[in-house]
Amino acid sequence: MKLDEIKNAALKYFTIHGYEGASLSQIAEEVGMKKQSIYSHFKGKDDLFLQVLRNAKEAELASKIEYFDKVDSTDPEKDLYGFLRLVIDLFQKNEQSKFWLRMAFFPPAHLAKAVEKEVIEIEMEIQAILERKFKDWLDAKVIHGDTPKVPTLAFVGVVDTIMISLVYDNDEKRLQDKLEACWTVFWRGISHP
Amino acid sequence: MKLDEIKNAALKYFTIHGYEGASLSQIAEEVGMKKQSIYSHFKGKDDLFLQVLRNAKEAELASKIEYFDKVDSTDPEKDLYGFLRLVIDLFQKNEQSKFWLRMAFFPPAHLAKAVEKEVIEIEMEIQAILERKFKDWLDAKVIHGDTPKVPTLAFVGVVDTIMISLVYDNDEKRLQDKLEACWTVFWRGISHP
DNA sequence: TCCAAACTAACGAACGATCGTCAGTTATAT
DNA sequence: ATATAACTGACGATCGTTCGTTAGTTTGGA
Repeated sequence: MKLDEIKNAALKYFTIHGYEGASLSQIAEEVGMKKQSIYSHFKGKDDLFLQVLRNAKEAELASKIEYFDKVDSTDPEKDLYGFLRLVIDLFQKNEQSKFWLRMAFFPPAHLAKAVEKEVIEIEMEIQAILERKFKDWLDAKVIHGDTPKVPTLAFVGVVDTIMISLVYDNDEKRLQDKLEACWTVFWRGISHP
Repeated sequence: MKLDEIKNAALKYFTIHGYEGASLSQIAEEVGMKKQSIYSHFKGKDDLFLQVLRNAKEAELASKIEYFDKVDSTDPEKDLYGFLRLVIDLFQKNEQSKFWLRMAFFPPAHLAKAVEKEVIEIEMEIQAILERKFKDWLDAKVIHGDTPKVPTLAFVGVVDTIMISLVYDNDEKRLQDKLEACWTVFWRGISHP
């Protein structure tokens, strides 16, 4: 479908150059048509951007929810580390993940409100899932602490760190080192009585 | 000085709209002159950008180095937590810090190489300082672990997390919660035998 | 089954606006 | 008078967008 080709090309250029730096003529050229033809499928640049954004959001959310659905949830060490690996995997082979990260941090100024709404929505949903898991693990005394909020936020922090490393530590070795270091310290911090 | 006013205005617009989204006419208008007048002080947009970038880098590096110079280095709990507070403080009252973060993550594509060079330089310098501190603390057995590299990278991770939170958790409360959570888990992870 | 109508997707041409940049000129201050 | 800094004016390029048109496809009624 030509419509999806346009979205994919837009995704690519938005990710590389940002909203302002990506031009419709470049995007159109990528799919072998003129920029005017984009208007047969989208109302304009903003519309194209927001549709790409929503697609990326859905993909991002779906794969993360799916992970926690299929996990047995009795072994936090395995499940949480597996989630970090999933994040890395998504980011490296999924164009949408990189796009999502960039726009979550630095959205086009005139669409900041709309983007922020989507970002908060997905962030809260993931956090709620994690918090339920941590509560169960705390109750089962397989990890230790006073409240599920602390390990949840700390783990979200580890995820953030990994994503940052994915953006600018182009060195694969350094990413692995950071992952191991953060994970080691985090796990000791929550598993110890 | 008009030259500094231009740099400050440029810093502001680069930070809000990114390199591509910031225009010389906006920047010039901010300081009350025409965009052509900028060429009396800078060779062009790239030159202006790179000068602003280097200023930001120096400010960023200087304040962090200064912190570790004036700290006594015998109490890691106080020193490290204090560093996190410094990062938050810098970010909130220093325009350059936000600019630096944005460009470190998403530099203008045609200047990516030049930006990356500066980013790696500062990153390595801070990391080297931290690693020496952690080595001393490990030797003094005030923290525990096998190698200084692990707590260093983990701490850098905490710093990254805080900066991310500074960018898009506009809620001050949420920032504080994340800081406390990350710090609590991190500190337990490295201080426990 | 056939023809006309409606719809779709792409096009060329052009719009006003803005972009970064350069050349030449004027004003200001030492 | 000399240098610096701001100006006016203009340059080609590109931006997002709109218009009217064309070709191809789908639809609906006779």
